[in-house]
Amino acid sequence: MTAANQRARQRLSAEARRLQLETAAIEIVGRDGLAAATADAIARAAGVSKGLLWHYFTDFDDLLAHAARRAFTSLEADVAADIDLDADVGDLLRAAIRRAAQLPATHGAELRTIRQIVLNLGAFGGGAALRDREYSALYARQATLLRRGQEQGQLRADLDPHLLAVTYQGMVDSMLEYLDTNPDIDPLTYADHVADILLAGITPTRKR
Amino acid sequence: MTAANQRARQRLSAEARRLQLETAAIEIVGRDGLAAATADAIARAAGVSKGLLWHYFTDFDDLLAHAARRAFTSLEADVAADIDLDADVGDLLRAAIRRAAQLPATHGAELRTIRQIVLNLGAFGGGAALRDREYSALYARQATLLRRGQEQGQLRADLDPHLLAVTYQGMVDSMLEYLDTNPDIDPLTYADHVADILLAGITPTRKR
Amino acid sequence: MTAANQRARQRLSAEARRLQLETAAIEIVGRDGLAAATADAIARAAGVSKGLLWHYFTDFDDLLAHAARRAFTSLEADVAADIDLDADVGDLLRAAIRRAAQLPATHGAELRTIRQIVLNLGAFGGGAALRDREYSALYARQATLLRRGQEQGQLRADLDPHLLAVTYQGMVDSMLEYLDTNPDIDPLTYADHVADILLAGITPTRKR
Amino acid sequence: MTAANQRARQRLSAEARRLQLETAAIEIVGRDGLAAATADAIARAAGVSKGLLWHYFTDFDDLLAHAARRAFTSLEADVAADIDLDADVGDLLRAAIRRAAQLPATHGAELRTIRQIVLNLGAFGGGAALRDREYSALYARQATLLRRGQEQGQLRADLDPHLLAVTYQGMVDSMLEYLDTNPDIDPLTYADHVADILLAGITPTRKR
DNA sequence: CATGAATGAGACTTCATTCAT
DNA sequence: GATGAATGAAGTCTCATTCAT
Repeated sequence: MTAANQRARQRLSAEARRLQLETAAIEIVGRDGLAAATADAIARAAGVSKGLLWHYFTDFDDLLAHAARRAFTSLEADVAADIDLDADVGDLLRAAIRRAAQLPATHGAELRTIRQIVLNLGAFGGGAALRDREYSALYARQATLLRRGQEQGQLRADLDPHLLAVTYQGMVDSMLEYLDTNPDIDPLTYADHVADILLAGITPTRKR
Repeated sequence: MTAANQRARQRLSAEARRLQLETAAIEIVGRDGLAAATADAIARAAGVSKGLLWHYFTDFDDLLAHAARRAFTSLEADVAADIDLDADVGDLLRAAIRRAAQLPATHGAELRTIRQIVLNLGAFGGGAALRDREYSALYARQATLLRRGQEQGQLRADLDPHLLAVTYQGMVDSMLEYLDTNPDIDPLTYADHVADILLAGITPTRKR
Repeated sequence: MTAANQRARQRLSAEARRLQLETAAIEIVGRDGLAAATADAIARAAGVSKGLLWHYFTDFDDLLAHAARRAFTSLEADVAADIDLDADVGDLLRAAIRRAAQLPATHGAELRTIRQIVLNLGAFGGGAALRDREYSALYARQATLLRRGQEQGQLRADLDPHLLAVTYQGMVDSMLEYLDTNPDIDPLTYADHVADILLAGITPTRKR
Repeated sequence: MTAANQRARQRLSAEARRLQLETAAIEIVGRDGLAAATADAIARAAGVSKGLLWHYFTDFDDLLAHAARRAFTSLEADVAADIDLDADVGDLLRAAIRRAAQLPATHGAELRTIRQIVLNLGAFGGGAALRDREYSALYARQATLLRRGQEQGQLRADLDPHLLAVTYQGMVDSMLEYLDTNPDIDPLTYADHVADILLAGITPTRKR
């Protein structure tokens, strides 16, 4: 009965530990910034000894990279889940933009984490690679969707699907950053504004 | 002017010293990343002793903040100089986008420096503040311009000038980042693509 | 004996486990150096879980000490086996030196292991003690032999048997170290050289 | 007058600092062993902040290598200073051996430091290189001397000067190690014993 | 004013050792 | 007994910042 306070040593599965550690990393980076995300802080947030980190990740950067990936895929799945992929492409885009606009309020930490890790990891080395791997898959998927829209006459046919995807994603990301920095703005108002511009811009001109 | 080139122990004006140090900071951050931008490296690149840094800046972060500001205003001036502010707003925007698209090739260091410093400075303290201060002035100027475009019938009147400015700037910034990461893309092709979408989106619908 | 080769969870005798671990330690220290000889590496090389180490040794240093001892006695037995203890002492010494000179090529790992562990164990605590315990027995045996040589008139009688044993062993050890570091030298040439000097030095002067 | 205790920040020449740090390293390694020679301990012994170490040495191993070299050259100079290089080679060798035998009592730290660092530095990487560089020069000098002895008929002509040098140095090093471990032995008695054997072994047989 | 040697806090990482399973 | 996940105490190294010269 020496102590009831000290938490008994837990033995978790590898996947559970990784989730735990990556989640803690996302939380800290998102809340306090990358500079505050030291191995100490993350381990403490995860309720785990510092050394354990090197059982599951080769590097500190490795942990950050995995955290960013997890945040990214989690966000993407979250947005995609609420979107009807068979809808009219215009409606689909508007819905996606509106859905995304709500992320800063609910998943701010993930958003900020991705942004910071991607930009700072390895300083033009690991970060860019990480970004490219995730984004290029995303662009490809979006391009396919947009191409369908063009074939069905819902979108202007004179635009390059890939560039359009990049532009669309850029608008969304900028929106997210702005909403995250300005919490007083109403997300849906802004989202509709963006959607109005984008859709008017990429929809075939009515009346020839 | 005979001994203008001598190295040791020059006694320069405060402003000259600041320029020297901030320029070196921009160069290093832009080329090697924020992690490589130590006080040592910057002082060496500036050809100045390390201690001098604390004569002209209260903090190391202070230097970075000033460097980012200088990069920002320098870029902005650069773009604005080539733009005819009295032109048709549509033409003006296309010209500005095309002009901006060339920045990654010529001012990549400044762009990367701004991005990194703004994102990492003080981790949601100094960085955001820095960004807001610079961007809000920019947005205000752009909003004025856009409002004129609306009044002159060159732009859709149902859009909020401020949100439009934010969206426009977001598209440009996203473009810059993408061009910087993908140097194989032709800047003007991409710029025109962006301009096409934006202008089609914010120009009054022809006919009805 | 059917399932003798199965891997998981064998239940071996304590002595077998110790042999397993000490052998692995000798191998690693001899090949990769003491710094690389972590508990992890040794356990892996022994095909055994790390925790088992503390079942059979009180300490990590305890394992190293046992490994060094085992290497030492193994080497000594190896050399002694080939030596005819009843031969003329001069011939015996030359034979022993020649035999020893072949050790670096065949038992380099053991030699290096002994050297490193003895020198580094406990830093003037365990190492020296370990060395003294092993060497003093060796010296005693050699001194007995040398004394016989003196009594039989094969060796100079004016030399102290113990000091002579120490000197002899020092020459051999130095030779081993040099041969280990310079594998291009022919061992037997060097061995004969050493034997020539030693025997000429400790054999009674012919004539006069 | 806040404090008289805190030592004012000293600014020494680079060479003085190196001497200070290397001397501290020699002291600690020699007294407490290589394992105890942490950057902390050395800096403390030198009365200096830990970080300063990396101003003067690229590596921690770099410091150790420099310390070992300094110890080596210092010892060598010490011995050589008392030796008359023009004397009869036999007398010279005896004198050198007697001189060396006194080192463990006066320069034990240096001796132990060299032994440990040479053996452990980089585990077969840096250590061997360090050793080879220093020892090969020593061997060469000794070989020259011995060759002179052979030409002047003071030494047996059938021995290879280089191997002889190696053997001689091995005998001396072994003696030093034994004397260091057994402080109760009289150094000069042992030295003369070694000299007797060596000289009888390498001197031309009297009376043919 | 200018220099860069010196400081010290703190970062990442390793590894002997423990202990729940 | 056997395993290896978990712990925590060091250790090396970096770097913003200070200060004697």
